Amino acid sequence: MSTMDLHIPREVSSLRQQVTDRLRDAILYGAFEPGQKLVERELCEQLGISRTLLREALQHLQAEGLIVNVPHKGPSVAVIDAQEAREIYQVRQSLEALAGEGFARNATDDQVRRLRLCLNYLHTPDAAANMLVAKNGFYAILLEGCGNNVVGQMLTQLNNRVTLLRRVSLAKQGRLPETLKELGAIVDAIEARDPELAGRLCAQHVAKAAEVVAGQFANTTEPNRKPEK
Amino acid sequence: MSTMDLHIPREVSSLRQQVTDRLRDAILYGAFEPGQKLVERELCEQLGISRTLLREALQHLQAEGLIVNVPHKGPSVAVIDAQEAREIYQVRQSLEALAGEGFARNATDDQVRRLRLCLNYLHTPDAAANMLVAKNGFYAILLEGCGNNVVGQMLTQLNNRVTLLRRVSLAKQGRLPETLKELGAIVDAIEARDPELAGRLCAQHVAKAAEVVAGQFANTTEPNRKPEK
DNA sequence: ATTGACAGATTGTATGACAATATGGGAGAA
DNA sequence: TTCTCCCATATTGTCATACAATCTGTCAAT
Repeated sequence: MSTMDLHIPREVSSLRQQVTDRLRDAILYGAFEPGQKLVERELCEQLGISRTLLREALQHLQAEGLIVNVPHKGPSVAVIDAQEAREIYQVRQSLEALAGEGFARNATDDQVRRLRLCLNYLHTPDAAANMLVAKNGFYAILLEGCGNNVVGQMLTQLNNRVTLLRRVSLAKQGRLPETLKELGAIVDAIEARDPELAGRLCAQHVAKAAEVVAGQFANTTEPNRKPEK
Repeated sequence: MSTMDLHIPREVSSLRQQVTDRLRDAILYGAFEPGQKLVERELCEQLGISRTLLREALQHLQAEGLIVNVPHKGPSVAVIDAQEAREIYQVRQSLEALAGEGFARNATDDQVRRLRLCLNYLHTPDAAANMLVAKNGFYAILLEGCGNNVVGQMLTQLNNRVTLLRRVSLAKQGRLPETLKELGAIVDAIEARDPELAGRLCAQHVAKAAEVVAGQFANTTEPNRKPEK
């Protein structure tokens, strides 16, 4: 490389950023149930920060669609219903096709290699333990190499929102072999540098996932769920 | 309609919401230049609110990608460079195709009628005066009727970000006749209830707009722009 | 002209305060 | 008993203030 990168990242600090990230993780990894009310005072104590800071972080997460806020009732974790899930998966289908296509077209050979390695790792029992994290690694490489950061941001947002449907990931466990086969086909198309095929396979992959989610919703129908007081 | 809507919207209040909206409009409609530094104290005075509230609003807009924040240097209006513009238009192309396709498939006859009316209005000299608002009306109907709110949210975000490139809209003025012709073709396809065609035409329309923007960027090349101190 | 240090300005975070609104519970009526 | 109304309490919405951390521009010294 011609010039060395001497940049020192200062963004590691910024307490607010840390708070936002922590809260986001807490929501995504299930520390709070969807629909659960978030009480400011409690969160302040748990995080050891002031209300000022907490409320700024909440605003950020609200803009990301992870929490909703009813005036004078307080924020609560967003709830994804069947309709919204359908819509999200439809959009994901378009965007992941775009990402896959872009990756096959623009990624460096090294990125393609790393994608293949990541896929191999997904086959190991080690990955099966925490599939969520492992699969996120795969997507991270895909989004990094697709040559379009914007699509990455959008997909990350959408992904976070579907992650709120955590019961879904359980259903995915049984589908793991198929999932891996589909991902394998995608990587094959990428290695062959066939953008059109890669994009189509990505779209199909998301479509399959959407079916599973839809089925899950059909089962989990709760005719008259009582809000716990 | 079977049931009357007695809902009284309380969201009209919420000072924070108003502040956020005002700031967003101010940024989008050009009260601030892209890249301009936003000084908290000044904004507080101009808006007549406390720093607490202002900073919450800024967090929200930051999450929307309209402002960026460098720690201890303060927030500033986001700047879109050529690369990012390309990426945004690429994503828009996919999503507007999705919206157009969905509209042709799912919109009510009344919504189709309103879309046609809006297009007719766009031909009047009255609309030419403030094309920005008029065109937003067209998109609002499209997004409302496409049966997918999520794609609406995503496109709104993207649209806001390209609006930061206001010089672009000037370039569009000369392209107005073509624009109207393209929109006309889209509405035709929708009235014919041909989702596949409508989607393709939407994608083409965005692609054309992207070309214009790209050309504009090529002209506006500023080899060594000095940051004004 | 360059370096260095200092003063002022701005942001980052915390605290306390008070008004507005929501919530739960009890007193009283049917 | 059950329902209704009202109130005490809790929580949110917003503000003012304070202080530490950091940036920025200036001015002196070399």
